[in-house]
Amino acid sequence: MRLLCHKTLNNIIFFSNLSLTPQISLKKMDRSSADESTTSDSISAAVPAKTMTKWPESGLCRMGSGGSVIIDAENGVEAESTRKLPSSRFKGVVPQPNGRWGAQIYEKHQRVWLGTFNEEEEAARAYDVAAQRFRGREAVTNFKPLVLSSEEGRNDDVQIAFLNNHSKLEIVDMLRKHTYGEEFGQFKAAFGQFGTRSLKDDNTLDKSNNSSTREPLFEKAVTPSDVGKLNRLVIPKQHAEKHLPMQNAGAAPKGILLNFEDKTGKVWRFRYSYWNSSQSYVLTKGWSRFVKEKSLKAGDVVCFQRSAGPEKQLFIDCKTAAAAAAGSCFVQAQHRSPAAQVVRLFGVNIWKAAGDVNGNAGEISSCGGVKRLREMDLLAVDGGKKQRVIDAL
DNA sequence: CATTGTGTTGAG
DNA sequence: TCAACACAATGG
Repeated sequence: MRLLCHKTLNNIIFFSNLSLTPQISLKKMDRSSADESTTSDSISAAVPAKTMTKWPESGLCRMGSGGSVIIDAENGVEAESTRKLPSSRFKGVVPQPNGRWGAQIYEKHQRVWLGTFNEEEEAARAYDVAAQRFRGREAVTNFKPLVLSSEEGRNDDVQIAFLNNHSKLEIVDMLRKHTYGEEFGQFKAAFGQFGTRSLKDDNTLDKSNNSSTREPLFEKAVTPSDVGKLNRLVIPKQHAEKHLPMQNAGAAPKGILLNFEDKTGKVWRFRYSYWNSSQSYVLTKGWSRFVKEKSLKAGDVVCFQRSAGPEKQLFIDCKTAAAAAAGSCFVQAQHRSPAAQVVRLFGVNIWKAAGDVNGNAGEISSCGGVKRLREMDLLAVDGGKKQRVIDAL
């Protein structure tokens, strides 16, 4: 029964009282301010100021709350030199003491931090992405209400697909690391290969067919340096060039990001690049975390597979040296990943299972008496730090 | 030491 | 749900 949001934010005030039914697919008609959209891709892309006409200087100033509201007086130009931070004109964007901008979104009474950014507008776009992922297409965003016209419309679907195929945690992680643009770009490129038909109704990728056809690519017994401090795995050249072609080495001097799924359904992201210095192909960023979590020791074997379908989804697994000597690749003992399968924590899927590509995986929820488990603690990707919660499982 | 981003409050 | 504020935790 509550009619929500009267946001005086953008000019999107309209529907302040659409009844409760969420599915009342209201068409927002404020397309006017929306045209910006075009490249829904990278967050980092600068935005033509045209979009945010209206109200920056419109004297109208919204002060959330909490703070000591001491405006009124003399505009406040100097007095605030040290004190008050300039509030952002963007939703979900909050100033940082050092002049940078933070982005945050709320869900289930909890704040989800989306990272800090140099540009206010960058933060705003981060919020937009999160809003899309958390609240769906109709989410109120700073820039694009998404859903643009005709030919770009397809691009939009891709964006939705990308979001739906990553857990909230993953998306948040990308935002915090500022890799969203890059990863989405890659996805978009890959997407072109198999087109819209691989999209299911809900815009998630249809992986139904390739799950059965997993084709082994190659294995490597890791060397001491592969599991050492170098934080990289050397991919034997022959295998690299045969199975993991660097699409356009020229356009990607810094390598590309590859996603691998392990037996538990957990997704690992590694940077794959070519090192001229050593004339070798390597997995770098993200690798050390894999080594750590899998407790990889020199001599252990990592196996790479991929689905046969057009999607070419990649998989990675490992086995101990002993297991390798014993036989086939797929006998990896679960002793290394105690929390096999989906990690279901407090009734919530933290990691999507191999079969569950659905967007609802990785829900950040705070059901029950569970007091805020800090979301990012559950994130495995190379954030480095916090990991305890997942380890504890 | 600089910064992040969490704790927390109060308005909407 | 949201942003303002304060500051502990964090990590280089």
